[in-house]
Amino acid sequence: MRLSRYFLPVLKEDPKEAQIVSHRLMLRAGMIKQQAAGIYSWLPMGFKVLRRIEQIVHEEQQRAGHIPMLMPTLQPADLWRESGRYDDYGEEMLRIKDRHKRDLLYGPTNEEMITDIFRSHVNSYKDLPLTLYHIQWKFRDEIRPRFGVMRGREFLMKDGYTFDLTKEDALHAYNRHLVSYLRSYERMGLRAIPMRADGGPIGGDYTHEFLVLAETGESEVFYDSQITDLTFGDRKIDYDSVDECQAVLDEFTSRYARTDETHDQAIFDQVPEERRRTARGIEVGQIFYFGTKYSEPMGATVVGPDGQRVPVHMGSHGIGVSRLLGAIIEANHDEKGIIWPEGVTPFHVGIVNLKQGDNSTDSACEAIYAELQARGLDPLYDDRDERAGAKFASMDLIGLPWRITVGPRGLSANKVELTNRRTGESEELSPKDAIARLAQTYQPVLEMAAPDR
RNA sequence: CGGAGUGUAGCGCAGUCUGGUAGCGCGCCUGGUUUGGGACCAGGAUGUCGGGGGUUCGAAUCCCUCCACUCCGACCA
Repeated sequence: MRLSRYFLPVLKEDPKEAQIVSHRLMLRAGMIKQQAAGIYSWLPMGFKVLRRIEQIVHEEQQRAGHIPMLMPTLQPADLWRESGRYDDYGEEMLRIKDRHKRDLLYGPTNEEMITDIFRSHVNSYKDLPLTLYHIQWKFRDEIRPRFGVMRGREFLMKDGYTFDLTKEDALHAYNRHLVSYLRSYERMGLRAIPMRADGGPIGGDYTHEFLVLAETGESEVFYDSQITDLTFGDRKIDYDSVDECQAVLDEFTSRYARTDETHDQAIFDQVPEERRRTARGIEVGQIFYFGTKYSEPMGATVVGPDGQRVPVHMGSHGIGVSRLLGAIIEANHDEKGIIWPEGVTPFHVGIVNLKQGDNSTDSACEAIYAELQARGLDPLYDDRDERAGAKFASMDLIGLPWRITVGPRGLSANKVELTNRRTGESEELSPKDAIARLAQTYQPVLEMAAPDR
């Protein structure tokens, strides 16, 4: 993309409504615009990152064998009366009447609807296990939306639902989700710690929340410092293997890690003192097993091998896709702006032309731009007629992980500058070597996107 | 919902107490000089002063009312 033809309305000054760093930076970097309390437009660059995150979630879900679909945002109230949640959910649920005075609601989640779909079409245990998911906008009429996209009223969420014949099978589905979530967050450059959680209105005995440590997090968390040494890495997992998935769950939940909701000081005190940590965290996902809580009242049953009709065991699993942008920025920024992890960056590299209009720098930039694209990379070329300082400031603000700086001085020696946004380190390389370096750097990121099953 | 605030140009703000021609910085437009970390000079454009009602010769300013947004608290992907 050529910046002169893009729409990137960056702000020099901090908008006054933004109190926390991710909200401030998203507004300043021209990613979002607030339209009402907790409701945002996603401007092109914000939208691009949102799509990248969404794409990673899709890829990892499908890698785990989960099936994508799409349910509507508006739902009939009757479905929720069946489960009893129409009254239970309270003011947070946005209720709407259509022209025929029928009660509708803007879905805050989809357990009822997916259960309805399931009971309409599935009758035999032979069709299990089944995991369906979608990524769709949700609305929860929060009393007090704040922190930009981290606590919006309208938000994009991946929610998946598992259907199994037995509790044992359902717990495997639970574990499988934990594994796929660990992978997803790592690809986004995040360390998200599974913590024992509270069921909340969705309910359930088995549930973990995934938290990203950040000063501005809304939850207080307590953990054994050993937990942050664990990484999923590039290990291969057979998602159908009960033992492999269970082993990952055991590994990642064996150390003490809880939010204030479930914190137990007596157990925490058994962790050696030097490893005890108290911090704040942002919740970016949650997994639940809730048994037959919905299948029983709503009649989601299958005929088992013995000919008896039994309610299915269900679980639901969510990732806050739009919230993740905020969480990623909270965990990856400095005083100059955002620092995107390579897995989610809106553009892989920025090209800064220091002397726009000069034939040699212009043509060098064009050649680099074309070659990067030919290598499957997505560069942002700052071809605006601006001074160097302004271009650098914009690049630092929007936070692309790499920058190629092209000026007449270096070019006379066939050199450009390759700069790492995070470390600030620069290297003088020939254009050819700089491109090769970037292609190599991004190879794992591009390969990850290729499904391996 | 309780408490505290804010609403004036695209953004950040002053002006409101004490009524009298609506301002500053940034951004934007034009011209010139500049050009490796948010340049400089000159000129220019941009306002239902959140909406409605009232008081007054006269309202951004005083009164009434409605709305929106922000922050603190209880709730939450």
